[in-house]
Amino acid sequence: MLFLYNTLSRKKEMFVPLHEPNVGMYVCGPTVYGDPHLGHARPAITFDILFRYLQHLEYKVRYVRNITDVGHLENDADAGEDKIAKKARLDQLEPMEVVQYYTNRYHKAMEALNVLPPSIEPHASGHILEQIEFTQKILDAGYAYESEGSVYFDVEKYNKDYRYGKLSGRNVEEMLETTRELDGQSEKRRSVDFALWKKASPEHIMRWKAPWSEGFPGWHMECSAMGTKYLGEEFDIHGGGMDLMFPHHECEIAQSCAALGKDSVRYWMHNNMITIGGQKMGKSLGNFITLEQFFTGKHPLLNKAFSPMTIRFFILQAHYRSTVDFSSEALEASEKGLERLLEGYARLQKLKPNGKQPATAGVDKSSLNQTASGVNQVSLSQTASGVEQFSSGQVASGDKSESSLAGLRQRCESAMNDDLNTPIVISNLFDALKTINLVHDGKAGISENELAELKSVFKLYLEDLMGIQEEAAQGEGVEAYQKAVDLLLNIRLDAKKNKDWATSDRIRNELSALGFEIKDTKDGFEWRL
RNA sequence: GGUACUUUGGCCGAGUGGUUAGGCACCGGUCUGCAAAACCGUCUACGGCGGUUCGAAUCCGCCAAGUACCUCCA
Repeated sequence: MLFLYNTLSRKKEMFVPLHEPNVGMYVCGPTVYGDPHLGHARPAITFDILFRYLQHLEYKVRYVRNITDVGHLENDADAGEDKIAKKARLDQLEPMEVVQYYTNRYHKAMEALNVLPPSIEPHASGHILEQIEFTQKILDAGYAYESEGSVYFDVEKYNKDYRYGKLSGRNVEEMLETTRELDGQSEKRRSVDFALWKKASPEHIMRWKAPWSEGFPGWHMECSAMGTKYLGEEFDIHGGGMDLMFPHHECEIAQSCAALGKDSVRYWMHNNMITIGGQKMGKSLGNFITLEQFFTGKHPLLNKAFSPMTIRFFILQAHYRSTVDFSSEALEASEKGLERLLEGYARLQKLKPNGKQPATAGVDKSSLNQTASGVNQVSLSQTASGVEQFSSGQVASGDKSESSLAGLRQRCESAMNDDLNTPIVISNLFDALKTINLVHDGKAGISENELAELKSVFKLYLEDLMGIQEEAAQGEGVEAYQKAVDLLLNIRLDAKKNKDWATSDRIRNELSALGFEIKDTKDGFEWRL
């Protein structure tokens, strides 16, 4: 049973889809007027996990994540000017050129982070008609009014029939007292009213024809229009960053409810912010670090470059509803942990069952040492009897591994079911890693069944659900190159046997100089680039 | 000012009534021609004060510190 925290109720609720086995999920995507930064990675990864997990639970998921390329107003000197248009003028580019550029950049970063593409990725600019229609519906329902070519949502009237503020826990009366004076509010009846359609000023480049004026849709309209278009008037999950809770999602609820007479969304989910020195990382504070800067290490706050997988792992090590404080040190800690975990996972693939074989125990008493000749060496040849038995006297420690393995899958599953608690899943994998290493070192036994289960759980949770994978390039020639390195290191191994330290050290030193990390093990070697 | 939230060991970060979260670092050990790496083990904290309870990091109250939203923002 999957439980998800619903912002509406402030409680974890059992997830029951409206139309099983189908699940509709909408997540607020990026505004494409700047390079994607760490803050963009969090919702993308959070809801990627949910997307993957729902599919694992055998739901048929339609995942919609929008691209905002129109309509956000800026409240500064250029008040009322569209963000995209502003950036376009500065760069002397067509607005859609800017949109395309940053959309591509975003996609590239998401792919690097192993974030699966959504089922549908609608652009706001491609759904102007739908937004005009939606606005008309609200007008027809009587919850909006036209004023000087713009259309505003009548929050006060809406609040009499429904309740405005139920998501963020605000009430309109208080807001009327406390909201500040803003430019352009003279057109509005109340300061809390918000634009559904905005008339474009003469210098405004992005504009569309509508019954009320030539202009552009209000900032919250795209999600209402596109969400209901692709997922229906009612759908299961709507996600996004916590900073969107108010006003964006609150207004969205009001719009949809006003137009359709009912709530559209069952489960509202919000990921928390990434902080830097305890402060939110964001555009307005100018303290954000772009994903590219992470990947290249080119930022004053970074001691080094960090791989996309490290970023992903770092984010998954915190629960999605907690703030997570970024620092180079914290990332370095995650990086090391991830490395160890992935190395163990690679090791697991080479592991052979030993000891504690239920029925066919005691078949073959060959030594475990034969398998320990190096992780990168191919040693997967499974004999028909398959089982290599570990020497007696290790049976006791074998029981230890059993206890830590028992229920591993179940523990991971409960963690995921408990509002996607990926930190707990990870801690369980680290526990299992201990067993893997003990078996690898010949200090514990593992049966064939246990081994298969272990491999299966790691594959499922680490790779399929959390989307963590080796970053090593997969391509033609890679295998040949790996074998070449193995060959060199085997020559070194021979040299060592002959106590030819000169040759041995030369191979190691020169490979190290090329960037290889050589690890001598008891019976062979491991290496990585 | 309003609303909501947070405060966990050297650092990051789970955990909502009773057993060791986990990671990183440190320290100890194993392995080793040397070196590195790897592996194993150790380190038992919960902002302060009071209350409820047989028992609280976990529930309640007060205090302190901090953050977010109220304006574009993931």
